[in-house]
Amino acid sequence: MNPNPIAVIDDGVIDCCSPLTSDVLSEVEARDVARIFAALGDPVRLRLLSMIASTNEACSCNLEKPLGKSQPTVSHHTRILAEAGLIEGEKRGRWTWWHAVPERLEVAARLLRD
Amino acid sequence: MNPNPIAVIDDGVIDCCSPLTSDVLSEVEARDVARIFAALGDPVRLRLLSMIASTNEACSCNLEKPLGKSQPTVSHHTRILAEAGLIEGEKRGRWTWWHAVPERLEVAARLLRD
DNA sequence: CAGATACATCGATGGTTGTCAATGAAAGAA
DNA sequence: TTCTTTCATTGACAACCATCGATGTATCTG
Repeated sequence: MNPNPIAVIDDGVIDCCSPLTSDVLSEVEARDVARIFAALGDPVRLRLLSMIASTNEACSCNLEKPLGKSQPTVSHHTRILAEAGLIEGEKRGRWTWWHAVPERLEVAARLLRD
Repeated sequence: MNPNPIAVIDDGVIDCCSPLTSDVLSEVEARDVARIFAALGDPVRLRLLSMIASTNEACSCNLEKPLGKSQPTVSHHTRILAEAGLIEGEKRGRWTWWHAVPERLEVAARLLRD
C-alpha cells in the first residue's frame, strides 16, 4: 500500500468496456479509458513502466539514473502511473517498491484487441 | 490515400518492440510508441476512433454531430489519429472516408499483452 | 540526539495541446 | 462561371503538462 493513498480510476467503469472496434464509447467511458492511455502516452513513463514491469520490483532510487531525470520528475511520473492503476507502490523502510499491475495492462489491451 | 500525405511513424521502429513486461524500452522506441498511446489518450479521439472502427467507413461529416465538436476540431483529431497510423483516410469526391487500421491497434495491444 | 537517505510536495517556468472562428482549397451542382 | 459543400489550415487563446530546484517528511544510522 502506498503511504499517501493514491486515487485510482474506478475499476467498475473500466472493466465494462468492450473493444473499440465493436462499440462506440460513451463520454464517461472515454474519459476514464483515456486516462490510462494518456499515462502510457509519455516516453519517460513508458520506459519507467517497462523498467518496473520487466523486474519483479524496483525502487525509485534505482530509476532516476537510467532515466536521466531528476528525483521530483520520477516521483511525478510514478504518481501518474499509479493513479492510472498501472503500477502500485509498497513502502518498506525508507524505500518505495513499485510493481506493475498486469490486470490493468490487460484491461487496456482488451480495448485494442479482444 | 489521403490528399495531403500524412507523415506516419516508421513501421519498422514500431514493429520491433517486445512487450513492456519483457524488456526495457530504448529512448527511441519509447518516443515512437508514446505517440500511439498519446493519440489514444484523449477522450474525444477515443470516441472518434471507436466510431470509425465500429463501422466499415465513416466520413468526417457524420462525426461532428455525435461528437459535439466543431469541424476544425474533428479535423484536428483525425489528423493525429492518422499520424499515429491508427486510421487512414481516402478522399472520394467531396468526402473523406476514414477506416481503422487493425494492424496498428494490434501493435499497441502487443506492447501491453503478448 | 544529530546527520544522512528516500521520497513526496510546492512553486515556477517553458513547452505542448484542445478548442474554435475565420479563411483557404478542391470538388460537385446549377 | 458562380454557388454550395466538404474538409484542411491558420491564428489565437486558455488550459494543461513535463521538468527541476527548494523544501518538507519519514525512516534509518551512529
